Amino acid sequence: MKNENVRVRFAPSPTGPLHIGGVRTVLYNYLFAKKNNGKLILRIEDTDQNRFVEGAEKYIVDSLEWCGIKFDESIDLGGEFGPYKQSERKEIYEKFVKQLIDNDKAYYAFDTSDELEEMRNRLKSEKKNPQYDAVSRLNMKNSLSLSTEEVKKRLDSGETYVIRIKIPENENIEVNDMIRGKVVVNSSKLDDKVLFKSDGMPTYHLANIVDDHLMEISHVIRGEEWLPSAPLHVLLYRYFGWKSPEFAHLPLLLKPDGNGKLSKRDGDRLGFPVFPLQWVDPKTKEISSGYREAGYFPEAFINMLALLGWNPGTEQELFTMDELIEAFSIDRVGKSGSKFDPEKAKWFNHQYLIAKSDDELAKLYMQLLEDKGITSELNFVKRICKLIKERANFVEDLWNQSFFFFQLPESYDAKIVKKKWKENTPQILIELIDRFENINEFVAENIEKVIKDYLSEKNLGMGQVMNVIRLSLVGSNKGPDLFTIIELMGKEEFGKRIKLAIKCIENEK
RNA sequence: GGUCCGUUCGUCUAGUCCGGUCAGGACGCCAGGUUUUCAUCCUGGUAACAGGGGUUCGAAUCCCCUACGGACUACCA
Repeated sequence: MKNENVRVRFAPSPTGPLHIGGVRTVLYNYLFAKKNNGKLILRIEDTDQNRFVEGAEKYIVDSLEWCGIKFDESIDLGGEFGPYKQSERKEIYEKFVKQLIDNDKAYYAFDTSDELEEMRNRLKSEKKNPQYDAVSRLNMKNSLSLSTEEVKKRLDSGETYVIRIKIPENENIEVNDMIRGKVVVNSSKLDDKVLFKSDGMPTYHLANIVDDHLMEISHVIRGEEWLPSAPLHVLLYRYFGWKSPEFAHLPLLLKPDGNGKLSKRDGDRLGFPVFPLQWVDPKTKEISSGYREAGYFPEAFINMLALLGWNPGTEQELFTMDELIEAFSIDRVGKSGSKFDPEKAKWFNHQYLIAKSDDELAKLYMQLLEDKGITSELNFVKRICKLIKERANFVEDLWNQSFFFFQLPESYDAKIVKKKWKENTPQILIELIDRFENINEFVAENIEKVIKDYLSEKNLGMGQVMNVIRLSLVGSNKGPDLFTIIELMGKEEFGKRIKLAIKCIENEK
């Protein structure tokens, strides 16, 4: 599918934070564009002034930047097809909607909301579909039912009006969808949607067709929730005499439990983020958690999202962005909705974490240590990372696996004390301190040898001694290889902790 | 209610277009192994073609019906 002039767009409305379903939509647009040497355009659809949310636009831009998705044209970047914000394109829509009226493809309507509601109720009680259509429009107040003079009078007197599309009475409209194939809908099931609102702004339906045409969009890749209005859009292209772009309607992202599409609330309810970045509602101050703040690497987040609804047809699961671009094709996007699985998301992050170099990881970990007020040496932290990274899903987990290198045990696990701490334990531990004095090169290998020699000499079992050493150093029975822990702590710290443990535990008795 | 879309292991999915391997992989889960511990890791296992009819020597795959799920149904996008 090598098209010379692929231009796709992501067109969010700034009504709040972008959730992961939206991120996936942009991602697929991006992958499709790059795969075909095309362009990705960001267009802000802010035609609903009532739903404007402070900071939402910035949030969207910041989120996608974090994700590593780059636009070719946008408000910030500019481009030949601007402005890229619909509220700044008002006059354009006005011109085109007039054209529709002149061609008898649209009409003025003066109905109040009460009158509309009355009409819908009436049709419902008659068991008919409550829509403004070829039949019901004749009973309403509009330029098709009213006389020319009456319409002119109302318009001249400044009465508010909307402009509605005139849908043909009975005609099959075909939408060709790249994912679903041909979808046919009869126009009698469509209603005369408002194209132009009484506040002088276009609705989504008009604005998106006009802009997509003017911006030379070749493919419209958007969520499945738009599929029902796609026939309307096809009709509009026809009315304007424009070539319609190709359509691809992406399946929805579903909530992990039960059914239905993933919503904002599911995240907090089930304990995983639904948004790429943390979002603080400007009005309620309510905080919604984000993937970035939860410790996900953007690469892992994107990788996970890419595989939710698309697959390469091979068994490869780990992809860089470039590999995704190379492998991506709309043909391999599934038809059915995908439930989001938080567990697999963690697994992806783990894969990316262990793939990082010790150096890279150590730098990340040092930031975290710094936040805790701990300063340490890069080299030391690097060695710790090497030792424990297999055990962590997130950088944050590194702390739980290695906190004992940076602070003394706060307590000694009572169960282990009871089970392993014998009468002769203090003596054994003290003797080991002495033996360690003779180790010149204090490395795991030598430490292991000294301990093992000591054990066989004294006829003691590994489990008997190792567990209490670990207990003394760490405070519990968890952690990585003990010989390496001892090496990293050093001879002096070892002695100090052993003595401290003996003192504390013996006192408790 | 109406319109449209969808349905393979618990989850993500391969296989469907061009009917023919015990329906394959991954996450999770379970078991065993490794280990001084916990985790990782390794090995193995569990588990699915929504149901019913056709067409056919043969259907997850083609056709029809049913069921279930979802989206949409605003002067929101």
